[in-house]
Amino acid sequence: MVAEERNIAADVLKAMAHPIRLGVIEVLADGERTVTELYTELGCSQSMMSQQLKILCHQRLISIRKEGTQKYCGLCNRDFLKLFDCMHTHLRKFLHFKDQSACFCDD
Amino acid sequence: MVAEERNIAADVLKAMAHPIRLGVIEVLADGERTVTELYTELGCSQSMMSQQLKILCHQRLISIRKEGTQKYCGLCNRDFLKLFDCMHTHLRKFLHFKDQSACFCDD
DNA sequence: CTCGTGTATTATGATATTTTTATATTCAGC
DNA sequence: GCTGAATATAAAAATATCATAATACACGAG
Repeated sequence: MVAEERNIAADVLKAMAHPIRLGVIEVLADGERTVTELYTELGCSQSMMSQQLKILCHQRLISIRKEGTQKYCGLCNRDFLKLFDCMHTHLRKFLHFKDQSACFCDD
Repeated sequence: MVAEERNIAADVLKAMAHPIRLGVIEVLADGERTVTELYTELGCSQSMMSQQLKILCHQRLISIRKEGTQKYCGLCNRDFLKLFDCMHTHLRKFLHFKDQSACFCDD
């Protein structure tokens, strides 16, 4: 990966690196959802959700399709769902390390 | 994933979501490196690298081993290297979409 | 046309991240 | 004990992100 690609990749990752946005991706893995369904299910305000969806859309992580007065959101790239598996494993290890301070971080 | 896990996962992703930190992970995929080797290879200041390494270490993405006056960094979790494959594919698609504005984002 | 529902935008303050500069620490070799 | 190389920390300014509140827009039903 060259430097310029790393800049773009960092932006894509940054778009995922937020609890609500991760939640959106996770929920959409199960299939399309309305904006209202998303903010209801994830427990945030409508405004908040609208802004987060825009960020995800910008990085082409989700696509948005208009149908009448509503918008349906879906995943653009199911490939990234692998990340949740990695993350689950990592969280187990991470919490494990945290307990035992088995890592050479000084805190 | 429950809400609390998503908070932690977001922090881990945030730690990866930076050009230099992505670079570090990519370089370390090839094997251990000294701090000096890292900031030389990635073209940033020593201070910058030290701070970025701390962030990666905090999230247990890398481990740091002291040997004399130097420190050797290595990957904690090669599992996340999958991410680079996903990302490569995504960048191809992303740039493609960008050209054709084939996504329903309104900008 | 107007009303209600679904969604987007804007503004704002609080907080966090980024980057640089300067200084400190640590340790091996002499 | 000094010196120099490797690394860490602190402080500060610029910028970005987060979250909320208020308002605007779009559109179908009646």
